[in-house]
Amino acid sequence: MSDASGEIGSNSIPAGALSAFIERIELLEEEKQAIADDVKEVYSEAKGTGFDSKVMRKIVSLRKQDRDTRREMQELMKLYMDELGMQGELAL
Amino acid sequence: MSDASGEIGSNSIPAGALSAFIERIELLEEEKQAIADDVKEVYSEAKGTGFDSKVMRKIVSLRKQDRDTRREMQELMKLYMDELGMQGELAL
Amino acid sequence: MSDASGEIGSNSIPAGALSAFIERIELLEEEKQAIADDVKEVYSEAKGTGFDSKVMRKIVSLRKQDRDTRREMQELMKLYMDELGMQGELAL
Amino acid sequence: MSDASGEIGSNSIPAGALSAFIERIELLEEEKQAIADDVKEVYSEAKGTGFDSKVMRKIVSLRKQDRDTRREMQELMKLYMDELGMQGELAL
DNA sequence: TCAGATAAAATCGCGC
DNA sequence: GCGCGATTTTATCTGA
Repeated sequence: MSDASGEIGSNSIPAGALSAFIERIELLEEEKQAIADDVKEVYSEAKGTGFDSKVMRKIVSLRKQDRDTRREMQELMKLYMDELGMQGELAL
Repeated sequence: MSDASGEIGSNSIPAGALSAFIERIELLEEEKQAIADDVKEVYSEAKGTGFDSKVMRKIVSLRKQDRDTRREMQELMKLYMDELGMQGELAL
Repeated sequence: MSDASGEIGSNSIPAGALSAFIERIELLEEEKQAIADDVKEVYSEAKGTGFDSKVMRKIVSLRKQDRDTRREMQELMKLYMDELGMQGELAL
Repeated sequence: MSDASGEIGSNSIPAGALSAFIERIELLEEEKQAIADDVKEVYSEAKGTGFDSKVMRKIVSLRKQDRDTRREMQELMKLYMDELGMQGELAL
């Protein structure tokens, strides 16, 4: 028999392995969904306190863009420095 | 002054409250992203074991559809039974 | 007969209308593809002149992000002003 | 100095050349975006006439696949004929 | 119902 | 040539 799992007709890939991966993924997706629901709840709660969720979403999005831009500028900087053979130097 | 925060020019909505909501949301989004990354890792790991991630995604998606369909059927069934005054009976 | 196109068996939607839409879309997609090819050519040409296309793409992307951020900030500003009942005023 | 631009510290690559490339790309991207917007408009218009845009997208995609397949078959055919020394014959 | 945001999937360009 | 990352396209979802 070609693998230790003991399945009949298995061709070197353990039959249960796929299930295991799928289940891990589904579990993670479930957690992700739970958090997404939490986010919605916070927006709801904020709206109940008088905030406009549209405005809030815009703010959150802008702050994220800002973080992303900073990160990308770092990356561009790194590209430049690699280009100029300054790898590792001036590691700020 | 209408709220305890003491901000000048505030119009009945505590200024710090918005920040608090934003921060809670950003924290949750961060956690969500972390889980999304975990999912990608599992797909990667599965690929390394010889599974095709495209196929796996299809499986996950189909199983999700299936769960959703079942749930909807349950709800529909419940609706019918309520309609027919059969609440609680046949709790199959 | 229910529509002016004169097709037999048509059910109120002119049979040729779909084709017309599809063709307009396909024409536009073709033009879009031609431009995308032009863009690639420019990157190629720049690379031939000694520029790193990865760096160039990053620059283009950052400049786009910048424009997007400015636009969104305008939108946020507009949301705030609507909120405060200042629509149209100070149309700067 | 190795180039006419006169920049100090330039290392053989004209400094303005990068800007020129970037600008050409951004101009093209703008045109591309304009066409993409046109496409969306056509889908919208079609929807207003009663067509399902999801179905239309599927049709467009299938027709594209079809064209690609035909083109590939032509190329394959040409390859075979070259192989067999039948260039130019049967220019069907 | 509708647009606009979000996520998922497919595609493409690059370096190894 | 293949994986990896980035971009683009498609589909789903949510809020107005």
